Amino acid sequence: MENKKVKRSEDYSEWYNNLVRNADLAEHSAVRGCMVIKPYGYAIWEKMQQELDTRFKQTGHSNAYFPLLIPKSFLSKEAAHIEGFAKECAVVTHYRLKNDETGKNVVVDPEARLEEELIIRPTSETIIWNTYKNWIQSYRDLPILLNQWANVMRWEMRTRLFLRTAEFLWQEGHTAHATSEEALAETRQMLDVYADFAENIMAVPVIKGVKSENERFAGAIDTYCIEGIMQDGKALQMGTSHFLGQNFAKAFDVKFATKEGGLEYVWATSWGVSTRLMGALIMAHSDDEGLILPPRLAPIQVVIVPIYKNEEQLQTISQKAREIKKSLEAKGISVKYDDRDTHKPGWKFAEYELKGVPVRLAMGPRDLENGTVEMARRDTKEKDILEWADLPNKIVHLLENIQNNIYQKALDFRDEHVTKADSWEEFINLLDGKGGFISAHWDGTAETEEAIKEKTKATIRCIPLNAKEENGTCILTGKPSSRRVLFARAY
RNA sequence: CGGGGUGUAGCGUAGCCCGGUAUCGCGCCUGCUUUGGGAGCAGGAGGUCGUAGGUUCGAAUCCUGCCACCCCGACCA
Repeated sequence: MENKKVKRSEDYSEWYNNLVRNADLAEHSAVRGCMVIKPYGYAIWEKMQQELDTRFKQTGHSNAYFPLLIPKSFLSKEAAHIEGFAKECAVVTHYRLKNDETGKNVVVDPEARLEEELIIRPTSETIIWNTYKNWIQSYRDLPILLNQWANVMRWEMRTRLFLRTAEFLWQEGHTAHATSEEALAETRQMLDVYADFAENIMAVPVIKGVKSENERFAGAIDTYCIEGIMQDGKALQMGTSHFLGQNFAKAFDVKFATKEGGLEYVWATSWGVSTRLMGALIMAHSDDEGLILPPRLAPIQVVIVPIYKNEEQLQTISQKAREIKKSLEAKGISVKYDDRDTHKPGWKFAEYELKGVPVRLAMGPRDLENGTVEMARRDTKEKDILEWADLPNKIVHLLENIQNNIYQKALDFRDEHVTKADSWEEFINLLDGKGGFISAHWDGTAETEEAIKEKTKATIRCIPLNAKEENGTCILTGKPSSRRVLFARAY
């Protein structure tokens, strides 16, 4: 386990890669650009799934599942959609293999070519709207509020564990509505769900906003997003919620009979978050010692490590430790008692710090005598001696405290990294200096955004929903602008 | 797909220029001593040197093709 240690401040990418590997979260697979999510990483993802799923159900959604493969013709029905995804699609062309002449190698059987190629879904709007066509005839069939947990594939040029892999896991919600207002309300509602999840569960503060035309989802009228900031000052898009208007209904000819007897196209939304959130979680909180997990997502919230010199000591300590474990579990806390004799306490301490376990309790002969445990919290690295009395309540409060502290720390960092710029020079200096979000005026044209991207690699992350009306002049062109937008270099 | 770099044991590496069957650390196994912050000593196992060819008496080393990964671009949740 002695791996090359790279500090966060020295090389952020390498620090990130090492952390993902050393904390046992994920690794590259044999398949180009694809990732193996290891049990510990997957356990965190499962916690995320549970929290999200609960929120989806609370807002009236159900889960369903649609096929992995999409006929090529479906994808091309919506012009902007195919335009956006065509360059990164994996295509299935054959359905059979056979042995070659030597009998040693397996080759694609040229006889088994598909009449129509199938696309491995990069997203499921097309296959779902093709299905919705059959489901919707009347206003009585609406709304349809579905979510799908699935994998998708986008053949990315450059990949990065969790942040951008060729195949990734996500959820995609796809809803159908009778009115524009209802669909728009759904879009905004799900954005709020994402923001709530990011801030209260992941402890990552986000800015809610709407995307500029350039950054909009292929096929959407409007793309809403939550944007987070990472510790290296780069922005990360953490989730999107799209108002699709009637684009997909028109592409797939999905009409419904209105109450008044008319025939209208259905209104649509789609929204998704992916395993990219794992990347956000890692980059927003972790330090040189490893991962820092917010208690609400930690698969293990409390670990108890015994310290002992001989078997008898271990026996006595274990008895008390198991008692404590039980009492904590009764409060809904997930506890691991690590009495493995194969590793020493110091090794375990380092290991659980690397894995981001929020609270560590160490118990040795001294504690047994005094009726105490040594508590060490991961977020601040502070240690304290706690008496056994009322321990479960103390830990409950401690975990809440850690959750809040992690969030507050990330919030302070975020707030420090949203800076106004009123001149091009200021803008450049901020980008190359402290990074983060730069709040600046923009003339509203795609050309200007493109030009800024060209010059600086910074893009408009979003137009914040809470942006105030304010007259100013575009940072690049000097043309008039009515509100500030957020620029940043992003993942 | 363009530019640069790297591939040697589970991980990290030396050796490559100047050809002679692979170095060191961590990890792993065994034993003893240890256990309040990644233990010490002794012994041991583990390698088609990314891959396919070529040059050579002989290739980790030289040459060519291919593959993979990393970094920088383009692309992107």
